[in-house]
Amino acid sequence: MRGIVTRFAPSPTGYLHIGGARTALFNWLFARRHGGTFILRIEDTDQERSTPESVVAILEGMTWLGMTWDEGPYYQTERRELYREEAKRLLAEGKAYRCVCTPEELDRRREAARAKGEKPRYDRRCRDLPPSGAEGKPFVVRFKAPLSGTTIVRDLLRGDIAYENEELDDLVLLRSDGSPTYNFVVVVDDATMGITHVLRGDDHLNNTPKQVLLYEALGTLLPRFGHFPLIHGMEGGKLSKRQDDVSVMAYRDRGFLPEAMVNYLVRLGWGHGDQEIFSVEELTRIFSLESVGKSPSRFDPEKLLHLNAHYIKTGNPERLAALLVPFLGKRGFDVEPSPWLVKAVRTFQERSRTLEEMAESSEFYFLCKDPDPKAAEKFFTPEMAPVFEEIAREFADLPDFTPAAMEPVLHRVAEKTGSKLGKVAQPMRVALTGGTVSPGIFEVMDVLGRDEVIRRLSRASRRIRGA
RNA sequence: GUCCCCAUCGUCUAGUCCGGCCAAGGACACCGCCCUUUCACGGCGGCGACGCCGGUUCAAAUCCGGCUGGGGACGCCA
Repeated sequence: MRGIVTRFAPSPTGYLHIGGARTALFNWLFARRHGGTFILRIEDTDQERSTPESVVAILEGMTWLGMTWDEGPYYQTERRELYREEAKRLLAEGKAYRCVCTPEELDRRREAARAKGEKPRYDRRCRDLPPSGAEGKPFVVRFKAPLSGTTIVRDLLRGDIAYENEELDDLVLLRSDGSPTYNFVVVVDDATMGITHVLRGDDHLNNTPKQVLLYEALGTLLPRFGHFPLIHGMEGGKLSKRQDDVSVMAYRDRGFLPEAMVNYLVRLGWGHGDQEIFSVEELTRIFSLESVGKSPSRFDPEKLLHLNAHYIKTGNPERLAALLVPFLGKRGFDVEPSPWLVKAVRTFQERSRTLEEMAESSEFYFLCKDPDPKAAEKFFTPEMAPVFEEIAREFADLPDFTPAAMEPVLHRVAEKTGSKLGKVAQPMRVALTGGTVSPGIFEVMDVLGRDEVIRRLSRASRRIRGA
């Protein structure tokens, strides 16, 4: 007995998206919370659309978010014999039948049913066909679902949901090429893998009664089910790749931290009083299905940004520096993590919402940018040239080039010209960073270092003097 | 169309199970003010919701029914 066993079973037809990631997260947290087992299973029964690249992308996304699986990844393509055996058994037991209707015919009938305002589903015309009737023709294997009665789905989040069996359909178990379909493999796999809790999106709720019937036909124990609401895009409705940013890895590439992503995702549909910030470690202790909401939630990039800013602000600067390196590289700065870089990072932790923003705004640390034209016009006035020169001279004579030592210099110079610190600080900022927005001027100088500061001040004064 | 699910600020949510503690709390966003060498951070304040109608009850965001609205599913996709 392994206690609780959950699984995440994505189909490898694209990258790991926001919705899938949250499904995985809930399953993972639930297993961790109860000391259970979390299984990763790749549902690659759709030969047409499954790709090995997608598998890699999904594993990469899981790993980035820190979700470790205890078993798998299992691949359904490697378990085909099992499904075939089970289908054969159902056929032999009269719980399934061969259907020779062609996809085209089915399409036509579905359309006709829809036109008449009926529920489009299989009319079961092959259900009682003698085995000889399928002779020589391609066939699919269908499940012989009961025609009457009621099937109850016991859902952990929603309670009991009753379905009239006459509403249900005769599912295709095996396609005409012999490959199994989703609704079949999911039941066979969940049963044979001993999954105790099937936690998945709401979009599977209506499949569940059919699956329950299948479990019964197979003679296996039923897992517990829990269907949580879908995540909607900002426009409402299912997240769409078209109008919503849904790839998890795209967020990494834009400078989001995995802990921010996890924190955001878990709060979409789950709450714990008024608390907003959760570490992964804490989540694995307190996550509970009872606190998962029943109504759908919208994906709000603004709030994710806010959380990311929080984790950057409070994050370990050494780690952030290392994570920042590739973003700097993208902008053409070939830097290595170093104590100096860490110091630079510290000056931006409180003013960056993403690593990408940090890389962008910290560019001036790596090259002496030309001043922004408007800023230069406003702050590089003729009287600033001698001020810059004097400050440079005094800096050169300072025994230690520390913020504590620099500060009196600026105050003295400011007083001499009868102005406040701001009058000097802002032009200095333009001279040193090229713009009017930056970390505190003393912090900036501390990172830049004495030589570079003097160099940039001289450059600015030369510029003012028109040299 | 049929079936299923859902319904508290613009958004994420607390409260709903066990009606009174809720003239509904927190967070994001937005708007002010304060702090301040810029920008941020931070602090303070503001804006802002129980979808509607009925019922039960001394009392309903909380229980019941209907309506409306939103979403999902109806594949040889998963």
